Amino acid sequence: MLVPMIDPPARPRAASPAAPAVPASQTPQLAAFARGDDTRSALIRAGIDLFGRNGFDGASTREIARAAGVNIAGIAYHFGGKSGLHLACGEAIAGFVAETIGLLPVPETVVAGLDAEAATEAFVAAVNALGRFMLGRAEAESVARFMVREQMDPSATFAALYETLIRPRHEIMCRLFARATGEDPTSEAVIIAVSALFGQIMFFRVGRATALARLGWEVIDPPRLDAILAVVTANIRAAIATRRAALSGETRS
Amino acid sequence: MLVPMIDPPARPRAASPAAPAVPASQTPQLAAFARGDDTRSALIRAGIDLFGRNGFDGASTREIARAAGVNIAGIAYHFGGKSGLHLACGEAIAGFVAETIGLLPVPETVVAGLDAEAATEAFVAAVNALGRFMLGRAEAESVARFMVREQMDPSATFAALYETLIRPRHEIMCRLFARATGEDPTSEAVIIAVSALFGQIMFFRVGRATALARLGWEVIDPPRLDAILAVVTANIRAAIATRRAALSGETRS
DNA sequence: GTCTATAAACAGATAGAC
DNA sequence: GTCTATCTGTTTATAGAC
Repeated sequence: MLVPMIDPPARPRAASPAAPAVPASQTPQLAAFARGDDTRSALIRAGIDLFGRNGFDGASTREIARAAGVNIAGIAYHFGGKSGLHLACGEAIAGFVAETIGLLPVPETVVAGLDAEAATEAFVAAVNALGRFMLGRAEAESVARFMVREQMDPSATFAALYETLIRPRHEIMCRLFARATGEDPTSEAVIIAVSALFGQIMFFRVGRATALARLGWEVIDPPRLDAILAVVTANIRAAIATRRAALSGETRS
Repeated sequence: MLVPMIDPPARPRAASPAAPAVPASQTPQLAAFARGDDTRSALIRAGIDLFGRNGFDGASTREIARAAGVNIAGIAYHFGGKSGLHLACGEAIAGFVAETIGLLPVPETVVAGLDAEAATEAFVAAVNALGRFMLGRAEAESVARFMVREQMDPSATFAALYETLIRPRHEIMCRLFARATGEDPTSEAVIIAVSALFGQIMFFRVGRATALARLGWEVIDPPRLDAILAVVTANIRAAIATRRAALSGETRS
């Protein structure tokens, strides 16, 4: 039955009884963003992890400061308060993801120059890159958790994330998809289809507890990630091919 | 027992946090589960709403008791404490969803008697029913939020939800899908595919902020829900057809 | 069963020494 | 910039009246 249980008896809440031997500033999985070992960077790394894990209300400033190995008062000093730290975490994520996934900039003219097959390949490659980032990279796990939580319960931080990170990438995905199927990239159907196809990836992040339990897995290691992406890629190719065929049949009639 | 569910009159949000003139026990959208106007039921209704909205830590017992229109001490009296109320909310959800969506029981023998087309139709119908429940029904919005939150941060409550609700239904979906494509219903590929295809629905629940912003919508009303399900259904049919074709080609070679 | 009153622990923010 | 100490309000849980 393999039900992943983080904390069987009661919620951890007060968290670790003992002081962490290694401050978060030295954990390798977060070393790639918010670089530096100064107080500010350490707080952002710990904030992304704990805000993502426990939510804005569930993560206490004391907990974050302890994980970062710095003093609590540093949060007020560097960010003005808890909300300021949360916003700074969102901005750091936008920068980190932009650096890691790439994809941008892809000007309209470049997409327009692709034929349907090339656009399909570009779309598939983009979804795979996003999937490998969201599901595979250990240092991105906390980032993904933070972003999903902002999606479900948007704060002022979400607005910044949406404008600088989510919207530009979603628009490019829609342009590639529309080029592959021959549709209007701003049409409702294309935006819905791209969102739905991306949801396939998202399930293994948000519904990971269900996926792992059903598959009898404890983690998603590289070969398992390959298996997931193979299925998702096949579904995307099927959707695009079927959609293009239906559309060309429609215009022929 | 199947309870006739009247379609919800389109209505805004649940009780506002500040000074609710009407206690949650009288709001119609939650009246279908945790029936009764007693303290216990009112607390469960308010708990599902506020735990789902703010998380276990973010929802305070004071807030829940106020929304339920009952005294705070009733939580300790009826459920032993905050954790007990959380678990009771999960159990109430399992019962509610089971009554509403139906689908169970579908014995193995019934699935085995379906041909590929009938299995495809049954699978599509099941995903649509789930989608209409998760995205369309106003009284299920709080239920869906609660379940997604448990997925992301599983507690003891998740174990109960998984065993009594999620796993049985996921298994049936896998049997239907496998029957439609000619695969083994317990194979890794089938479990992954069913999970990924369901993720298409989940995106519009979890990533609703992104979806609404990209589509310029403020809510998902019935025609918009139809548009979403039409796209998702088309993707599912394409995936099944392509998969079945690939498999038969494989066995032929 | 439901209420008031309160206990004990925790939250975020800040003043001021260094 | 970083620290200690503390203020003020809120949290869950409980004791005891009715």
